Amino acid sequence: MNHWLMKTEPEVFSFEDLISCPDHTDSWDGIRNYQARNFMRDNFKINDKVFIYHSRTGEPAIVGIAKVVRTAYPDHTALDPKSKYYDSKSAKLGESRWFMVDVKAEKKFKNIVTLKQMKEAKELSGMLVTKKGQRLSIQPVEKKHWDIIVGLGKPQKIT
DNA sequence: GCCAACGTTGGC
DNA sequence: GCCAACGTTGGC
Repeated sequence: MNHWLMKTEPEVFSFEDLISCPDHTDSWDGIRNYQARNFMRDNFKINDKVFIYHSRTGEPAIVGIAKVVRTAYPDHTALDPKSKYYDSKSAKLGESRWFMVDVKAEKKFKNIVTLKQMKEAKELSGMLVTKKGQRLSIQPVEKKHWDIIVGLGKPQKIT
């Protein structure tokens, strides 16, 4: 099983929004970066665990855990001229060059784990998300780092 | 295939 | 809202 971190801007789509979806499940669309796409397309497996990270907010932090419930399939928003994720190159191709997966919110952190905390924790040094200028919106997470963050976050079942 | 220009991300 | 860092685009 793999571990991942996915960023989202809570103003746009928050972890709470995911929880509000039917069955706490939604498609993770709008990924428009090749490296992130390739992770989803080539490496995401059913039941992989995902940290949901809120970026571009007062207190950037990991706020909860989701799991992969559907593996990669074409992100059709790339072909929709009305979508903000519309991609003219995909339209030209006649098929989406982007992919999305479905994720289900599983656990919510009792204590969110802030970027500041992660940067300060020696045991987490080397984590991609703590690196300056790291813009990758989907990142692999090492198991040892995963376990430390789960310990800090005190995840609780979503009812 | 190089690389300047441009657009976006995301912490602060 | 600023702006450094980075990824992508497109002219050559």
